[in-house]
Amino acid sequence: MPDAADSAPMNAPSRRRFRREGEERRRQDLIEATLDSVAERGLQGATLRTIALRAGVTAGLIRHYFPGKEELLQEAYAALMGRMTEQAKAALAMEDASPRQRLAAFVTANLNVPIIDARVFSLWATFIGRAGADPSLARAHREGYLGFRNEVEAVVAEVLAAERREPDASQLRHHAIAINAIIDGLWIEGCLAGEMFSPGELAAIGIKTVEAELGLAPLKQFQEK
Amino acid sequence: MPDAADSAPMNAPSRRRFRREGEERRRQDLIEATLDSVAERGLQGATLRTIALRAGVTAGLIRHYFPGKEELLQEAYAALMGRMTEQAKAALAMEDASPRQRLAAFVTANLNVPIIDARVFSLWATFIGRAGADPSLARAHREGYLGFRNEVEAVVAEVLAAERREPDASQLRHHAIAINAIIDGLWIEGCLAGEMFSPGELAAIGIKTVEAELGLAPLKQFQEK
DNA sequence: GAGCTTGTTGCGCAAGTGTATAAATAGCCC
DNA sequence: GGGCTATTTATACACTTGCGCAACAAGCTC
Repeated sequence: MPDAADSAPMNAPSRRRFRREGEERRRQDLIEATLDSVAERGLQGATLRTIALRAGVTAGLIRHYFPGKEELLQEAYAALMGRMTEQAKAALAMEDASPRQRLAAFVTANLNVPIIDARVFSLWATFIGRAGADPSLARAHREGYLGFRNEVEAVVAEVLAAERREPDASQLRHHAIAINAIIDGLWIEGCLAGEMFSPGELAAIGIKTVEAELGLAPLKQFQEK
Repeated sequence: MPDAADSAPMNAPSRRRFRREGEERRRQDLIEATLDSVAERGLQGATLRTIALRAGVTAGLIRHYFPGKEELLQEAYAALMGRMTEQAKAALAMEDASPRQRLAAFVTANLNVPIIDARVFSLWATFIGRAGADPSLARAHREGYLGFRNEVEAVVAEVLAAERREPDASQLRHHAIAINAIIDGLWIEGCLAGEMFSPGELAAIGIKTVEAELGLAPLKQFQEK
């Protein structure tokens, strides 16, 4: 029925009701809707109309807050990266803990929810797949990666110092690269096929592997039961 | 000059010249053009016209070989996965070598060109990013991953047997998961930021880390100089 | 409440998309 | 060489896309 009059008294074209929101709130909602759309349908499925529908607004409004779709996607990716690295580093913030405990907590945090998450992985993969062609994406990744690796390297240095070992810079770098790879690799496995692993299994494997890499004797207290 | 007559005598609308190719050859070319397009511009940029242009044909021809774009993309992904796993497993085919040497060769092969490659990584990430929403992609990955991990587990079993150690099934599984993660993680680092590592450095780190995971004493012969 | 600002809608547009189909021609068979 | 067939081109079509723009109204100020 093309000429339908909605439930309102049939006179005016009856525009859609709306609420004015604060700028920051709207931008946040639009970015979140963008990430949802990309995670669910990929970059090709994330159209302005889809995003707007999800955010509860009409497509035209997006242009009021972002110069274009390109910029919206860039901001969404930046927000994603920021959240990921923030969560990851948060696990290192334990003040009163031995370096060894902080390292184990770091590994554990990175190999459990919410960091192990299919949606986040989907987003990461979708965006990172464009890094080869998009220099701004590549740079964003590089910075995030190096920041992450430097954190790892710092903790490793503390751990080894506590063991009275004195690795040189090259060894430290290699340890950081290897540990970073272990976490990344297990993270991917967990995100892609989480149900193949029992709860805590990936974290336990991660800790054991990291300890083997650093040549540490196992501690009982961090092994999952 | 909009009304250009090409080098031919100016009379006919002069259709584009073409050559008939064998079916297999055309399908192959179209799949390769598809992978190139996806790697360069992502799934959204891989339009039928772009793909056809790259393959040196017109867009309509694609429908003569594939039911639709969806099927073309699926076949392209299958071809990519097949190539990746084939290359990876090839390194294990050394007949006259110790298990330990084969494991090291496997790690080395997976952490050097052509497996370390920005284009392949871009393709992998782009497709795998859709795995969360596309069950057929998820299944294809799962199978590839398990096949890969089983190969790793088999070699690990041989290596440990040669050392007269007798791991149970659970330990074997954990070793395989960990080693798989190490290779995956280093692979990503190499693909995304290859120039941050000196040639052979990633392979050397990989071998050292794997040996540490398995509790093996280092061998000199596989350390890059 | 009147008036004003501006966040928000609704609609139109040109470009580009995948698909459908008719017309042409390359290359094999005789 | 002449026909035949099916590969290939070319064009059309319905639809979606990002973007531009004018009208509208939500909610503040007075």
